[in-house]
Amino acid sequence: MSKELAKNYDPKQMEDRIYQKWIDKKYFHAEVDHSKTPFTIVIPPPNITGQLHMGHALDNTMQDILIRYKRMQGYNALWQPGTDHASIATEVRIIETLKKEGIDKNDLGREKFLERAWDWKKEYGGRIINQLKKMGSSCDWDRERFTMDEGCNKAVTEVFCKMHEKGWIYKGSRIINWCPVCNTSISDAEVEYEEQAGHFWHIKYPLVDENGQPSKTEFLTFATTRPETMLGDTAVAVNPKDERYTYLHGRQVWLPLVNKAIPVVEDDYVDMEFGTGVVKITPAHDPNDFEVGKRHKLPEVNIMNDDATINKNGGKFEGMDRYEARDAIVKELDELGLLVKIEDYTHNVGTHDRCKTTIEPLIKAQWFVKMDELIKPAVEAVKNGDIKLIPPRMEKTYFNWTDNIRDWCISRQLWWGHRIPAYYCKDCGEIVVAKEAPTVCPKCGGTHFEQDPDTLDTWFSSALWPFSTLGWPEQTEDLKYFYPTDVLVTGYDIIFFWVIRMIFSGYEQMGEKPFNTVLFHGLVRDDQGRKMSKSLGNGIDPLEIIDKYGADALRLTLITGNAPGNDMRFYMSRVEASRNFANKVWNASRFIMMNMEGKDITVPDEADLEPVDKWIISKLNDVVKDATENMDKFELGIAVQKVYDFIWDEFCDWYIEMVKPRLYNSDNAKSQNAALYTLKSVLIDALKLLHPYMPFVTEEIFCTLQDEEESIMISSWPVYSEDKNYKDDEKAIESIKEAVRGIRNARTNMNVAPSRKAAVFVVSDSDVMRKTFEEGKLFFASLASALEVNVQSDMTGIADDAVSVVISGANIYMPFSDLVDIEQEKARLSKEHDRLIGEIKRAEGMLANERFTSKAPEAKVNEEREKLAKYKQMLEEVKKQIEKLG
RNA sequence: GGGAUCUUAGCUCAGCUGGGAGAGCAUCUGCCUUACAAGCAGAGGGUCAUAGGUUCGAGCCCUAUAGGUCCCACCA
Repeated sequence: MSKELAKNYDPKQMEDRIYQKWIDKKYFHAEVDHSKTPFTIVIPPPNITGQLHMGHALDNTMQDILIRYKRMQGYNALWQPGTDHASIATEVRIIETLKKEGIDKNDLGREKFLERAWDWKKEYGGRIINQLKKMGSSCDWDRERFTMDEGCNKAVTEVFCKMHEKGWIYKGSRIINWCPVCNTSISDAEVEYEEQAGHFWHIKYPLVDENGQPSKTEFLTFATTRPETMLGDTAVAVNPKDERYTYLHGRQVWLPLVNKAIPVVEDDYVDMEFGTGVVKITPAHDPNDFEVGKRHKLPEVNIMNDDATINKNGGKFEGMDRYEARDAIVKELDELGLLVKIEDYTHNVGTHDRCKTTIEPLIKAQWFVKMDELIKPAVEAVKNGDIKLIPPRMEKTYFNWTDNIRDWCISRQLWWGHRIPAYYCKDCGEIVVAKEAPTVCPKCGGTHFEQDPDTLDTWFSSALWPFSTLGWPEQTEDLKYFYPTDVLVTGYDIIFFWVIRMIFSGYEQMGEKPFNTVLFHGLVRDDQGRKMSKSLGNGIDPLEIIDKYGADALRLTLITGNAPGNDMRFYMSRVEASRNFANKVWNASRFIMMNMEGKDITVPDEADLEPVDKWIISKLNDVVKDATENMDKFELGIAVQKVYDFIWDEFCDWYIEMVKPRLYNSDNAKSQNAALYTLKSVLIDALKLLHPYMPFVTEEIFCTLQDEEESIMISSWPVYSEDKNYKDDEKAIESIKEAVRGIRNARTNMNVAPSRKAAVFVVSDSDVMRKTFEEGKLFFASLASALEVNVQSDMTGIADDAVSVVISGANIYMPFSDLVDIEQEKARLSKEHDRLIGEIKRAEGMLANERFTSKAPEAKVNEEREKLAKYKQMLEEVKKQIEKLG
C-alpha cells in the first residue's frame, strides 16, 4: 500500500520523527562482527560547556556523511561519540557562576567544588549531544563516553604511570606560562600572541666603580617593555663580539631601587643590531633570560605572587599589581635620572587563549612530558604516508610544530580534571607515582601521604580518546576490531592541541597509529568573512537554521562550494538554495509517485527501454562512478555537486519532461511501464547517493516510495555497471537536447509567444539521426513547442524563409515566417556563424601545429579533428541559411 | 623573521592527475505549461592579480612582484 507525500516539503514534520525511528531500530549501533570490515570514526568530543555552533555543525556533518556512506557500502560503521570535560573552560564557567552567587572557589573547597562541577556536567553535558542529534548524526549513542568517566580515568592513570616509569614524564622547575587570573600554568599551545600598543622604556643602570659604589658618570643604557621586572634582574648581558662593550667584561652594574650590584655577562643571545646591544636579564620572568641565566648560573629572583602582584622580593613595591608597580618604578627611575626616554612601541604580548589575560612567565615546579623521543614515530608516520593529512599542505603545519617541539607542560593548578597520580611523603618529601595511593613510603617508611593537588591538561586525556573509548587499557574485542580508526575529521585549528598528541599517544600506547586519515576542514565565518564569535554577536545558531530550513538544508549548505581545509562563509541565501533543492527532490518524487499510483510496475526487458530511458540510466551510472570516486577521495562537496546537478538538470529538467507524454498515454502499456520503472529506479539510486548528505528527506521519500524496504540508511550504495553504459543512446539524446535548446533560443530571439506552436522539420541525410528524432518525436515535439514534427531527408514542404537551427548532423526548420523579423533572424544566424568560425579557427590552429599533432596524445588529436569536421559542416549549413535570407 | 594560503562573472566560491572557463545568489527578458513560482524557459556578464618561464598546449606547473588572510617564532 503506497503512502502519499505531503503536498509541501516540510522538514519540521519529519526530521525528529525519522531520527527517533533510526534510534528505535538501532541502526547506529555497531557491534564487533568479523564477517564485516570495520569503518570507525571517533568524534572530536565537544566540551560539556559547549553549545552547538557552525563549526560543530560542519565537523559532524562531514563525519556523518562518511559514516553513512560507508555503512551503505556494507562496512561495519562505528561512529564513537562522547564529550570532553574541558578542564579549564569548564572550571572558568563554574567559577563565574559561583561568583554570581557570591561564592569564592577557595572558600567552597575542592570537594564541594567538584560536586558543583559534576552537577554542571549533568546539566549541560547532554545538551550538545541533543543538538548533534538534531543534525542527524548517526553516532552509536549506546557507546557514549566522557573523558572523565571511569574508563578514561583508568587510561589516564595508566599512561601517566607508564610514562613516568619510562622517564618521559618528569617533574621539573622551569619557566612556564602563568595565567594570573585563572591561577594556573598553561602550555605553550595555549598562549595566544596579540599585538598590543605599549611602550619602550629606555633606562640606564650605573656601572659599579672600583669602590663597589654606583658610578655617577658611567651608565649602561638599554630598553625594556616590562620595567617592573627590573626588580628581578640578576645581570645585564652584552654580545661577546660587541666591541663597544669589551671594556665591560668582568664588571658589574648597580641595580637601582633594589640597590645591589649585578654582573655584566656575555651571551650570544644578545643581538648587537637591536637597540643599544644591552639586555637586562630577569631569569625568573622571561623564557629567554631564563636560558641565559642557566648558562651563566645566575640567581633566579621571583618577584611575583601567583596573582601577579609584587612579592617581598620587590621590597617597597610589595603588594602592588604588576602594572601599578610598573608605573611606580618608572616614576622613581625618572626621579633618579635613570629614565632616558619613553617610546611608543607595538609588540606581541602573550595572552591566555581562554581569558585573554596577559600571561606572566614564572618559574614553577610542574610536570612535563618529554617530547623528543615521543614525537619521532609521529613524524615518521606522516612522512612515510602511514597517516594521510587532507589537504596535504597541512603536513607543513604539522612538521613546523614537530620540528620545534618543546616539552609539554601538563600540570594545571585546577580542580576540574584528572588529578595527577603523584603522592608526596609527608615525612621525607619522597614522590611516589602510582595508580593507587601508597601506604608506606619506600624511602623513609612514613605512612602519611598527600596527593599532588594539580590536575592534568585537558588534552592529556583527549590524546588517548581513539583507544580509551574502545576500552583501553583493557585489551577488549572492540579495541582489537575497531582500532586503528579510519578517519579523523577536525578543524585545522587544533592540529597542535589534539591531532599530533593523539598520533604520538597512539604509537606510544598502542604501538599503532590512531587513524589512517585526518580530514581537515576550515572555519565557518559570517557573511563578511569574520570569525563567528560571541563578542561580535555575529554567530549564527545552527539550531535556528534547522528550525527554519531543516537539517538537510543546513548540511548541504555546509558541505558544498568549499574545498577541504578552506574557510567558508555562511550565507542565508545558500541555505535557501539548499532548501529549494530539497523541495525540488520532494516534488519530483511526488510527481513520480502520483504517476505510479494504481500501476503495477514490472522490470522491463531491456528491449522495452527507450533511448531516453537508457540515456538517463547511463547518465546516472556515470554519476554513481564519479560521486563514489570523489567520496573515496574525501571530495565530499564535489561528489554531492554532481548528484545535485544530475537530479536537477538531467533528471528533473530533461528526463521527467521527456517522459511525460508516455505517462499520459496509457495506450502503450509497455512504454509506460518502462518509463515508470526508469523513473522509480533512477530516483531510488539518486536518493541513495544523496542520503549521506540529506538523510531526512531521502529517508522520507524512500520509505514512502517503496514499502518493502525499511530504511534508506541500511540500503546498499549504488554500484557502477558496464552493462548500464549506453553511450549511443547518450549521444542520441544529447542531439535532441541540442535541437530543443536551439529551437527555444530561436523562439525567444524571434519573440514567438510560448503559446504559439509551430511545425518543426528535422532534415538530415543521416539515417541514425533521422531514427533518433523519429523515436523521440513525441517528447521532442512537446519540449520544442512543436505542433507537429516532420523528420525527413530533403526540403520537401519547407518554406524558404523558415527559421533554421543548425545542429551537428541535422538542420531544424520552423516555418513561422509571418512572425519573424528577417533582420533579427539574420543577426542570430550571423552570431552563430561567428561562433563557428571561432571554433574552426581554434581547432585548425591546433591541428596545423605539427608539434601538437606529433606530441599530443592521439585521442586528443582525433578529438580535435572530429570537432573540426563537425563545425565545418555546421558552418556550411549556417552559410546556406544566411544566403537564403539574402 | 619563517611558513601556509588566497587573488577566477556584480557578490560568494568550485574548478580533481595541465587539453575548448563553471555553480549558487544577484541582474535582464518571457512564462501561474496539471510535480515544483521554494518553479520553468532564455539572456547578459570573466585579458582566471601582474610579469616572466616550462610545455605542442597553462586558471592549473616553476620563478619573481603586488595585495589580502592565517599559522608559527617572539629582538629585550
